[in-house]
Amino acid sequence: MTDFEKMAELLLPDINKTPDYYENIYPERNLPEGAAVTRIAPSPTGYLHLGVLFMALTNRITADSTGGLMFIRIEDTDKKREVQGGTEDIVNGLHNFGIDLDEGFTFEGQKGSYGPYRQSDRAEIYQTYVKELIKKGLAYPCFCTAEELEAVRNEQEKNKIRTGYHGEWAKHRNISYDEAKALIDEGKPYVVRLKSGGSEERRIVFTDGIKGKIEMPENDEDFVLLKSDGIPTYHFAHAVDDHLMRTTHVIRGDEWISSTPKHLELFKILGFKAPKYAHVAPIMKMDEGGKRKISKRKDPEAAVRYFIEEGFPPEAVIEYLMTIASSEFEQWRRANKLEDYKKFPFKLKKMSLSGALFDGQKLLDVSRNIISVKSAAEVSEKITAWAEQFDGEFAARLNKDKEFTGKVFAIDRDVPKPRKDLAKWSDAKEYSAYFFSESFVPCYEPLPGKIDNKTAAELLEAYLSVYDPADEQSEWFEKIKGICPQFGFAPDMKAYKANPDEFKGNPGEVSTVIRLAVTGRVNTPDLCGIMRTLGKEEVSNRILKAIDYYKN
RNA sequence: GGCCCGGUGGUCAAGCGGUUAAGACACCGCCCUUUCACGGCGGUAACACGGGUUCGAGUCCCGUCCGGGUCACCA
Repeated sequence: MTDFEKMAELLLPDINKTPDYYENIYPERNLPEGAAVTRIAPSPTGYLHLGVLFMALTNRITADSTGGLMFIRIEDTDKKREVQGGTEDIVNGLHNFGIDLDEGFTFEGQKGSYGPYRQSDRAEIYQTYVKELIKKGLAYPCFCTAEELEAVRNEQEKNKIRTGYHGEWAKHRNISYDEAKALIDEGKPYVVRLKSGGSEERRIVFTDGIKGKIEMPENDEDFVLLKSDGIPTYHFAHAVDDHLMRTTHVIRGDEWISSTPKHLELFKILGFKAPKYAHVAPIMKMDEGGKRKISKRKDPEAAVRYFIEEGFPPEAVIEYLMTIASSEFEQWRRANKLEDYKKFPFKLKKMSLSGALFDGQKLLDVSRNIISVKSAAEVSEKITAWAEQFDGEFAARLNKDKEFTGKVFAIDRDVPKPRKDLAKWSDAKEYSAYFFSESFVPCYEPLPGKIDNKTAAELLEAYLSVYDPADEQSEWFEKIKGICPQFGFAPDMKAYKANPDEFKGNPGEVSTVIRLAVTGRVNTPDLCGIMRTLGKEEVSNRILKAIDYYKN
């Protein structure tokens, strides 16, 4: 038995499987050529973050566009940051946005044959590989305390030497079996470090799926593989897991670029084939004149829940994210208006190199477009569902008479050029306020054009005398035109525009007077539709009150 | 500070050595119009800077500046 083998037994006596065992139970996946196996590997540190959603989206569409699959692995190796229910929040959250996982923790429970999919359940696997490395003299125990490491760092900084545990600074890299045994017998805690074979002098080159060729110094740091509690660091877990789970494409945030040399070294010494890497630029946010990565702590919109609470349809958020994900998406969308976004031929290579600023205005626009093509039935159903969850008062109003509510949101909808008043479901409350007696706020100003109170009252009285709730749009408008001449108003817009000075007003202004009386607003959708929805009694009452107001 | 990655209108961006430097959002104007929207048409607005290479540079090279990331027993 060599000293390295003795060391391995000393450190991990209970591990008796070998890497071959795992290689066999997690065989190469039987997928067609070119099919990408992707994954997201979030930490369960709270609810779904915009960045995670974005990563999930890009992983999902690369898997889908190649006929591959995507799984989720929970990276819970940092117990300090773990949050109760964090995994469920992520999985359910993604599901709400139409993103489901093929393997791992899914909406229907845990599935897949490359698990377990939670790192805390994989300790034995990591240790098996570490043990193998120790046996080969490629990893070793390090007993340095936090204070010692700190001291080393300070000295390096003082002498302007590159900081880190590498080369001659790696105190324990040549520790003997006997020394290690003595320290362990003393009960000293330790971590297991990689005995790096890399050199600062040499360059490592890899091709990033998004950024292209990237060249960096090799890793020469003896970084930690196993923490003192026997749990692996991200770097080591990534190499072991993505190899054993047969991931082909690691699509992750670009903050990982700088540790990719570490990962590549790991894949090499472990004898694994390295996956293809694609490093995605983060979504940014404008802050005090500068861009910065969107942050869960500082930005409400970083938690995806924010969009749900605001009432953005999930598909609108996805649609917006797609415009960020691929510069070709909007163009494709114009040519394929109603097609599922999943049909879009996504290319990692076309992703932006630098982080996009989150544009709330653009999201609003995207969302408006999506809502505008929804059917009246769906719109009122979605608005009601949103209200039931986030605005009880509004929900009660909508549920009192569902048929009426349906009519309210059907106005100017299901037509060739639908209106775009609603960008999110929460807009519906204000939008529809005047339809309901409890939220209708009468308002009789400002009167349009040169119309004074007296004229307004007379116009309304005249209109009331011809008003018929059964009128369709054309008759409705004819009646408005009909009352114009008796007040010196132009009978139609053309006549008015030709000689504006000859008239006291025009039909548009008459409509506005009625609009004001009926809705309390100067801007609304089709007034005829509104009046038909409100019904004769309500309309007459409101007009009567307005007349009353203008007379006094 | 070392090492990486970026830098085209306010924002997202196309561009791959020769273009009047696309398009979308936002903004402005006009048209349409029962108001407002929608829609249509038009407009304002950009290659960070300095050197090369080249007949020709947003595109290639170098430098500067600016922005971002990373240098943990966090991911």
